[in-house]
Amino acid sequence: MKKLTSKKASVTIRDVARESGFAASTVSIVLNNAPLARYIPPATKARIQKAAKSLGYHPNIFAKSLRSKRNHTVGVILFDITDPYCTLILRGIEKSLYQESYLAILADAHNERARFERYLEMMLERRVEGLLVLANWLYLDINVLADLERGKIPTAIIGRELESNATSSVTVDDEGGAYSAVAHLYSLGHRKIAFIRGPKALSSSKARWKGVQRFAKDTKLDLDPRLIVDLPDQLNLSAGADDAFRVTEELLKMKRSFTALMAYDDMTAFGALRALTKAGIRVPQDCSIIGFDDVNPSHLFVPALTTVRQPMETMGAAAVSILIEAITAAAENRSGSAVHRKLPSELVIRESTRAVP
Amino acid sequence: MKKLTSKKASVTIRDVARESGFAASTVSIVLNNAPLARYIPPATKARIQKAAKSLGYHPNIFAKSLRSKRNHTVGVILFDITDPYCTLILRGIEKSLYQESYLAILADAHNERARFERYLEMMLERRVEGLLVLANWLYLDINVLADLERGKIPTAIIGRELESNATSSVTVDDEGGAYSAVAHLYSLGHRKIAFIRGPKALSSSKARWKGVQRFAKDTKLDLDPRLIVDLPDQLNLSAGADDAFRVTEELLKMKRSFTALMAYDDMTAFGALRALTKAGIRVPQDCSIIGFDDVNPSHLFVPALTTVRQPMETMGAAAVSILIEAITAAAENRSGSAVHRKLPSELVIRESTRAVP
DNA sequence: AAATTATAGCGAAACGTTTCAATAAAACAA
DNA sequence: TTGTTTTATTGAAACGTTTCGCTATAATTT
Repeated sequence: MKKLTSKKASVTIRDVARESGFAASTVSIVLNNAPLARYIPPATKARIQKAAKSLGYHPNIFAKSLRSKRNHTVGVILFDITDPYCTLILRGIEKSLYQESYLAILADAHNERARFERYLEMMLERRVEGLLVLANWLYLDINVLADLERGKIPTAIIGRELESNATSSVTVDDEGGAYSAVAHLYSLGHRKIAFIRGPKALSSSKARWKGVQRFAKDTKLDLDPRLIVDLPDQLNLSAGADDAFRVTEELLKMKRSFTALMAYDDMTAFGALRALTKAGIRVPQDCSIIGFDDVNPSHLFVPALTTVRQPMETMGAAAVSILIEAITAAAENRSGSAVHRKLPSELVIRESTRAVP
Repeated sequence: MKKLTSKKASVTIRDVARESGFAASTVSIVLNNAPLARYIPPATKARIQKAAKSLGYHPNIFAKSLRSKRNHTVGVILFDITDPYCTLILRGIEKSLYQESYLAILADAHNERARFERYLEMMLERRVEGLLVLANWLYLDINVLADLERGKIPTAIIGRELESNATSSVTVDDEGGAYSAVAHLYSLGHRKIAFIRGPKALSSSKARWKGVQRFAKDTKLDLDPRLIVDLPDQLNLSAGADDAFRVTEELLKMKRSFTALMAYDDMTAFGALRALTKAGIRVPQDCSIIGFDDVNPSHLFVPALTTVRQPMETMGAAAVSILIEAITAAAENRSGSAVHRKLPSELVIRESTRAVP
């Protein structure tokens, strides 16, 4: 019984071999410019190239990977694609990956541990060459670390450092950023400053608060405990603004006056801004607000948000370069050690902060 | 020379075969629950499963794909990951893909045609099983369509319909949405309404404007040409708000009064809002604003933006279900025809619109 | 008792590459 | 001339699966 349909789905290297009159091995050598290609005369190369082109030959990537164990793919696991913070880092990652001709497999953990683990498993099964993890949740430590080490797959974590130094990381200087944020408010004359601290489960919460404390100590600024509130510790990051709204309303209910508010991050600042506005407090005339991150919509707000910018694209790029280095090291059987980069943040002064009257 | 390092990188099906005492073929049949597995007694199955587990066997996906020509991967090409519109659709896509145990390879075209094409090529080389394209730019038509048809790979486009009906699509009812947006303003008593129309290169621009026109005709609403301005036709979507800011300032300079403004989309609305505020016009007291999309930060704004919501997660999910269906159809050699779904939009009334005084 | 069918399992081939050892001719050295 | 090196090309093996056809029992029917 003859197959009437299509004449063989895809053209293989042997087709090219036949067409060009050389052996498959020769074709492979030429097309990959393998070491042995140095013995092959230009004429031969040309004929093979031509044959390949004329047949529209595309090497089968599965076969290729099966042999070489490489697939030029890295896994990217992030905690919430919906979060503009993730988005910008992802952009940085993508740009760099593109330059290196790597492709990214995307996984969104939805802030759920189970999902994270499932995805991790899927990526390992796919034998991605490396892993980029964008997560600042503490749960990462508990068990997943072990998974990574077990998998022995090059990994870089963005957003936090793991306790064990074995895995590379890219972080931002949260402490320094927070320090400069309070410093900014202080320099504008603010002394009664309210704080909305981040969820305890976030590693950056601690660091940022430490920065505040350090500044307070350095300058004898008084931190009024009645002006310090915490964001609840729930996992739904995208609800950050709503939580902040509630928390700020409670803060206001306590009738303790303040002239500036420092929010854990931009989302928090948005929520706080809404609460203040609702209470008839104008920003920045009556109260200044400062955020953290410089997430995408922050500069669009009215008033545009003063904030501490994380160099998110740069962070993504840094993570990629670390990862690629680790991958090539692994491929050559060198074993590079983990590298940790902490990038500086940058104060971005916009409209939401103003000197105290 | 003995290899002292690690004893064989990965455990293969033959290892499991040896360990369990059966042949590799049997192991394969059991582990995949292939049709033939029905003849295999439970005891055997159990032993094989056990062996596999104890050795920590993970099938090599390259070998698997090489045989089966399937890899449970789809390519997702979007025009700008930074755009919150993309982000939400991506979330919808990801959710559905996850349920089907598909993984996504992510490509961000940065609104550049060359990048789009390069990525497309990379995906085809990787033999993704299907393609999800999120793009509303017109340039898509010019040439790329041909590429897709050539590749004969199942594809669904989100955000616009191609002129040739050959490729499946998921769109939103732009016209109806715009219609209901003006209708909303009208019902609040607004008669002098300004419009910022979208870039001409966007297919949705036309459709939305058509909706406006239809409403105007239906109700004899007068569309004052001096209150209609266009966003420039440049490719940088993320600059949308800035463009809108400029355009709105020009509009204001013309001193032609209006009580409401309908923006092409939410980003545009943000820019307009800023311009109005700067000019001392309060929203919504002095002027109402309505957007389109209901992009993530819209509900966070102060005032929260009234807008027309696109069911973005649903759109992503719809695209995936269409795609998966097409993929399975192709796998079984049935050839399903392209399907086109147009989803309804939904008016979301928040704080930025108010009855005319 | 013989013939048939259902049940269990196996070996070999194939998927499309790349790499390695081998061969053969040409170029060079002695 | 003979022997050695360089140049040019190749066949075969391997990567780890899945599938197909085959065999060999065991169970069932005639």
